[in-house]
Amino acid sequence: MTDSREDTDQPYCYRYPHPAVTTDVVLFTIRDDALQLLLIERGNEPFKGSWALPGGFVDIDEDLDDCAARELAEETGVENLYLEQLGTFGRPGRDPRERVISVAYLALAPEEQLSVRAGDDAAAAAWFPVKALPPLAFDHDEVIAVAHRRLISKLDYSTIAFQLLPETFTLGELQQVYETLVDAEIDKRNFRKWAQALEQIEATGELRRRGKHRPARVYRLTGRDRITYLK
Amino acid sequence: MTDSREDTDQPYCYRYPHPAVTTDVVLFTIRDDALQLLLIERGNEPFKGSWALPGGFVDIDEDLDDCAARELAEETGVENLYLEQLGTFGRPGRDPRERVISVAYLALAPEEQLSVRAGDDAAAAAWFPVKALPPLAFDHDEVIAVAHRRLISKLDYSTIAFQLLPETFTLGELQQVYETLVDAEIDKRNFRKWAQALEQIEATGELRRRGKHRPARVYRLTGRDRITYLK
DNA sequence: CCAAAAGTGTTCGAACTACACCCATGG
DNA sequence: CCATGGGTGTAGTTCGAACACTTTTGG
Repeated sequence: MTDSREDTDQPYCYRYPHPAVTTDVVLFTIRDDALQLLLIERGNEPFKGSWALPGGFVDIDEDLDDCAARELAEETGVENLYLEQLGTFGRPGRDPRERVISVAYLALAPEEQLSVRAGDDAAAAAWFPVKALPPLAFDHDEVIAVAHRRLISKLDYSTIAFQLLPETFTLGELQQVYETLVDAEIDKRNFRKWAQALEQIEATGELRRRGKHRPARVYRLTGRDRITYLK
Repeated sequence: MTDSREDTDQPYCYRYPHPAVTTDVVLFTIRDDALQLLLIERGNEPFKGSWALPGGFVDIDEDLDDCAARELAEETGVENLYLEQLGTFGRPGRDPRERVISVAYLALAPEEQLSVRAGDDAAAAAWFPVKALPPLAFDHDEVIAVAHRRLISKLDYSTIAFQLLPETFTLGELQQVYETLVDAEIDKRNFRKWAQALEQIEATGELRRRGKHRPARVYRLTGRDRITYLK
């Protein structure tokens, strides 16, 4: 990698060795009442044919957040989703090609806003339930584990879960999201009391009729903030 | 930076431009009943003469955590302190020399264990109260702000503050640490009740006599864990 | 009229807050 | 003996957990 000064393919030279830097994105959504995340099938070596997180190299003049958003847009066709930096993974040897340091991001979006299509260097893109992941390239299993823990623990003290819902939603839908995330049933009355006490949602006044039962009130988030921290 | 292929000073060449990667460490301690952090005076350009976080470039085969620990050991002469990854700062232009992406760490240690001496490329190393920081190099003011927020918010749901105390301590000392961190007085009885209920500390059986008053019971942490998360 | 989700209050225990006095020591 | 920090309990309030029935609609 570093012994090819004569090779005009490698015109970027430094006094000391430099690692490559990538961003990888763990994009969660809820599909079929299960927490799922987006993976791409690698079209190139290393790990060709394995599944991996969407991501790629940071352009030399590109901010890290922008890189994550760009890579995601290239993979999912979606912009303007929730994105937060998760942590940086840089164990030597995690990429067999060269030293690669990866800044991981946690992303959330409602299923409705996602239209996934395979990008250039991906053979395929697909959703997998967090509970049934395929073998993964690099250390992406570790990255996903950290992302999942972070998401779950943020439920307790933030409104992060609202990022998994579209702009308007019913309290039933909200509860389903929480139940999926914590993988347990929640008492309906307590949940609704809690949700209203947040002072983060307001009724739109509309009703949503879906199926043969009483219509539900429709809510939206009050603030423009992506997420707010509680108490 | 990248146009010097003929220069044997720059023997490390790549197909695409690579950023440099550093670690920077925000090391907090409590001195004189104030939360203070370690800064070094830069001996070289850029920002020569300004104060900056201790840190430096990641060796090409070095893990990120190891790099942070090494840089810190070089500056403070202390090993085995609490270190957690804080976040990665990579805005283009944050370093005027070249693209530098910095993985920031939060470190904590009791004053007793620190013997700070200026390292090689630092003109001086010194402690500054968080409330009275000098002008800082790069985006280090931002990094410190993030570190401080993280420390304060972790007080609520972890035992991170114990990392600011030596192995044995009295409840009075523990309370002083918390009062310094939250910058407020805490009710003594409630605090002690809370501390005991944690089930994280045990009396050593010894008494500590300091000054003209009743001796205090000495405690230590029960677990070997650095920090535990509460509830 | 039946199935299905929407909607709604009360009671109990646990956890947190506020608050004041005696104790042991050094000087 | 006095100044200083060490050490202790109780009452009131707030917050979360458990728990069952009526309402409205579509078919």
